[in-house]
Amino acid sequence: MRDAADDFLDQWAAQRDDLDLDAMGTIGRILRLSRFVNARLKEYFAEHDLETWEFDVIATLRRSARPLTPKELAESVMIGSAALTNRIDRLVARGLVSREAVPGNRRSLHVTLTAEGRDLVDATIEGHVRNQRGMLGGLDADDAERFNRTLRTLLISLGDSR
Amino acid sequence: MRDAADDFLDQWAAQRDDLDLDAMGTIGRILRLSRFVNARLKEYFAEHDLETWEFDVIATLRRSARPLTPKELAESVMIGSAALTNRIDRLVARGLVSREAVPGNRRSLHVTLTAEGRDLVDATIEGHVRNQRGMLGGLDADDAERFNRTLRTLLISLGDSR
DNA sequence: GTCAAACATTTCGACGTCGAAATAATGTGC
DNA sequence: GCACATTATTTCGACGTCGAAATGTTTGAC
Repeated sequence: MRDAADDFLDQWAAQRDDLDLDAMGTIGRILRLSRFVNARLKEYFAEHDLETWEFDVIATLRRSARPLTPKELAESVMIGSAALTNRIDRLVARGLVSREAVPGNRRSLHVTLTAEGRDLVDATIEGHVRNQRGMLGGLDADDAERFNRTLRTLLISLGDSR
Repeated sequence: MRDAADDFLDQWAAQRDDLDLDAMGTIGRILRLSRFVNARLKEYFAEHDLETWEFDVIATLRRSARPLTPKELAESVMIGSAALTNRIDRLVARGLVSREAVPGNRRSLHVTLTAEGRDLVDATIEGHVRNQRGMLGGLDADDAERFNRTLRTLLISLGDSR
């Protein structure tokens, strides 16, 4: 069976038979796949009156047990500091997080989950995981594991280490 | 070696040992990988005074040999019609594409590459492909092919058929 | 032929992100 | 202790996308 990238590659082949279509296909598929995945995430969270970015932030706080600074949060979710200020404003307005002073360092602050925020993560995380598993449903255990390992290899080679 | 998702998963495991971390890790990696890939694309095109979205549109026209309507273009690049109108406006202003009437159908139109637009694609495509190949440099031929096939499988199961 | 439904494109207002500048607090060298 | 570079957060203006509404065009039923 064929996906949209196969058509895409055929067209290039007809116009320019000198290009490395394999790499082009793989990169194209990674980007396309991320759009589909994001769409499915958005769909799921919408059922719970959440934006993906909202879950992204509160789930990051939930899993890290301790309060995080805006800087740490911004790095975790891969956005700029300006965007994060905006996100926190909105989450505070919804009562899901609060800004708290950090003792002994007045230029930073702690973003902490409220009880409501924590409950919301815990109420949606199982469904979220089911949704994620559903997206990978087409893969058998072996393929899934190999795929996962290759993703890690690529991420590390692109600088996503720690 | 570990990537950022490994840390991410350890944190979840410490908070909630009842979740399917495998699916979570894979989906998380797909999304993270797409951010890194986009960043590398942006970097490359910036060297040629191009935005990624500009290349995206003109390359779509280049590979499809015939002029496309805005509707076809929007579907190809996965954006809404409103965003596409905006993109075409800017590309017309840069002299890379033009809007032309389609004979016998006044409610549609053809977006066509100018000679300048076509030359620009042809001048940058080889470097673009090299850049893409570079991002996959860490994979041996076997892994690369398996990875590519798995991507196709996932895309098809998520509805990216034709 | 006329009217209504379907279609393609553009316009509009709102939203979220970005990079750069502004503000405020901390750390360092002397 | 005093300047000065550094760090953390917020503010600002610009940009690109979105969904919905508006505009203009075609198709089809009658």
